Amino acid sequence: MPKRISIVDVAREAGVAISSVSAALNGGPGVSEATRARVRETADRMGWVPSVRGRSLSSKRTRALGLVVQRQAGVLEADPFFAGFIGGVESVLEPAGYALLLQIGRTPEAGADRLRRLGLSGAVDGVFLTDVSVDDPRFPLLDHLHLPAVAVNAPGSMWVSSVTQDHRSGLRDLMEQLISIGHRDIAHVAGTAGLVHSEERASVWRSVLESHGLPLGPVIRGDFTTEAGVRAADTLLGGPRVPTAVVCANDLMAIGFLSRAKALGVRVPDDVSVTGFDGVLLGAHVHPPLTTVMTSPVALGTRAAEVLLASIDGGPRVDETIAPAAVVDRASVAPPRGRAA
Amino acid sequence: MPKRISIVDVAREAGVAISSVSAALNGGPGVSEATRARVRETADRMGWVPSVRGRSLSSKRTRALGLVVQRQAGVLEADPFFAGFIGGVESVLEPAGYALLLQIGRTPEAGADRLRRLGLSGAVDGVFLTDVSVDDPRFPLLDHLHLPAVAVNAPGSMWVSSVTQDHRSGLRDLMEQLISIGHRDIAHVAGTAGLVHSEERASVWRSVLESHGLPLGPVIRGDFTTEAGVRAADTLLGGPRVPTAVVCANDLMAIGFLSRAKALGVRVPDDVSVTGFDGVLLGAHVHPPLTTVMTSPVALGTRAAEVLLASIDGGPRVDETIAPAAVVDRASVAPPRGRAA
DNA sequence: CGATGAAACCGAAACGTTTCGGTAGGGGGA
DNA sequence: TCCCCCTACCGAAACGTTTCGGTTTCATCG
Repeated sequence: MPKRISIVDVAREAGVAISSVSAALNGGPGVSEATRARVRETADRMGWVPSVRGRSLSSKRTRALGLVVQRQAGVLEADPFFAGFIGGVESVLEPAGYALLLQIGRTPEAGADRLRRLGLSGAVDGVFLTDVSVDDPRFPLLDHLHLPAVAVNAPGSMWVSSVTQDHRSGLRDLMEQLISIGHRDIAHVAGTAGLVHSEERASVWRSVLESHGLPLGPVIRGDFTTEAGVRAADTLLGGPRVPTAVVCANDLMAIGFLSRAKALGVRVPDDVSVTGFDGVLLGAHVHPPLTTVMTSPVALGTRAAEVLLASIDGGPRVDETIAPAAVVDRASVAPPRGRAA
Repeated sequence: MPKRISIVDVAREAGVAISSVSAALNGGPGVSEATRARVRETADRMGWVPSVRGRSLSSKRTRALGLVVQRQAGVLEADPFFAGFIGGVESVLEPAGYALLLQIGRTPEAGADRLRRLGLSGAVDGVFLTDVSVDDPRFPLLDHLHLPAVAVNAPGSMWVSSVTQDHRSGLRDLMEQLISIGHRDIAHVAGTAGLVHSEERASVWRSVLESHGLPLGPVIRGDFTTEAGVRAADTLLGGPRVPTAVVCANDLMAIGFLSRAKALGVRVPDDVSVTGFDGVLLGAHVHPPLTTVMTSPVALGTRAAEVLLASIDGGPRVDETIAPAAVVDRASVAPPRGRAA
């Protein structure tokens, strides 16, 4: 077992004090360029990489950020958000020398508990908050822990910074478009109750209909899974009065709806128009290709990571916004029957 | 700034030595039950959680496991494997008190480098190896670092433990099925060159055809993306001799193929049968629903985590196997034209 | 030429835990 | 009664870094 080489070995080899090695490698002051170069060369030659254990204990910085995913296992698989988000996060963490600590809390309570331990144990320097609910208990918790955090798609939390993509305008555009081509009977397949993005989408749907003096079509409560979309199709298409358009709170439910509609012999978009939300890759490859609102999880991750790192370095609390989600027109939308454009 | 409470505070409060607090909480010997209970109660009351920083420095254990994902950003999004795998891993790690450190190496070289730093810096106690290539350079690296590891779906690496799901038998069954209903002209849309699971699937396709004395249909080299499936459809369906069945190395490519086939007016399964591999959720909701081989990323993650934890605790090198991937019959397969069952 | 100050470098404390050798105290055997 | 041993507990070293106060060196200026 070859003893792990440490900073003392490098110091001895380079003929300087331990503190000088530290200063040299971290760009600190009080080190001549000649010494710095020599130390750097020695460290490289010996293949020394600072121990994150020693470093984190001493510097009170772990150089790791936490992400506690609060989702049921099933949803995670086809989830369009996290893969992209994590990719974006990593792209800024890597050059900054940070790592991402991932945990999964199957329930909100479990998630909050893991978050608490994460903070108390000092395992991370900051955390990302996703799937924020209204009055999320994690906010006061983080405040209590003095743990830097950034909330994703939950602006103005008053406690922590946030990075948000406007989802309202895109969905509003989509609704207006539907109405402009003649739809009057527009149903909504909603997401999990209590989540801010579920409520937000439902509220846009409602407000646009109201602003046009149109009746509120039926609302089916879903949970963002494909299965929920299937069930919604059963309910909506089997009902007495079939809407001419169905606005789903995400793509997965829309795809489930599409699938079930086809099985029931209901043609999309001829008999009913269907829209999604998110812009998953596969949405372009189902039939008909899904008209949706394209979100940007990667950009969200990138910006969130930047904000969080700045926040750790003592930056002020900020509320950032990235380019809004925009409508992507594909083929699952058409004028209602008997009113062809 | 309320000073972080540490083990000394607990020791003072409980009226015992620091070492006794440690022993009491970690179940060590030399502590009476009465004292243990009192210490535990005191710690709980004060809300003390051991600092992972101090602990990891002292114990030479980080209680974190590393996963370096080597994939281009685009593939990650729709990827059916990682979400499930990570879910499975976490389900084991959480009760064990371990965390998962996630990193993304966009290229194999970058991935190997991140792995190297991860090991040298002592940031993790062990790592998961996925997307293993033949002669993967990470094996000798890990050996050099003395870092426990478990290879996923890459059995018999000689260097490290492995957990594997048999993918061959399922695909073989699928091929036999195709042949038994009359297909003689079977093409293959392969995955990224060099990856063991790409080569494995190609080799099953080849060997089954050979064992039946059938000609090897064309092979299109893909890269596991939906787009590659689209391109494969263009090539295969536009060629002079259209195969009667196309076996894709994964579902995403199969879905891309399906999508493009429909656009070209080629009917599936009437004109051509298409099969996938993986068993992504959405495969059941495309049209026609995709016949595929169902893999189990969650089970793989669960078992891999168990093996890795055991390996860290000094367990022997093992090669585990979980239940093989099995065919899921859906509607994208039918007898070739003019030979209806 | 001596005082002054800055730059370069050093030594040691501190971070919070685990671990290990050591000590007091009490019960049991001879 | 004496000795031994075991249990319960304590104190201090060790882990590998950063940080901070202190010391040397040397050029500059009066």
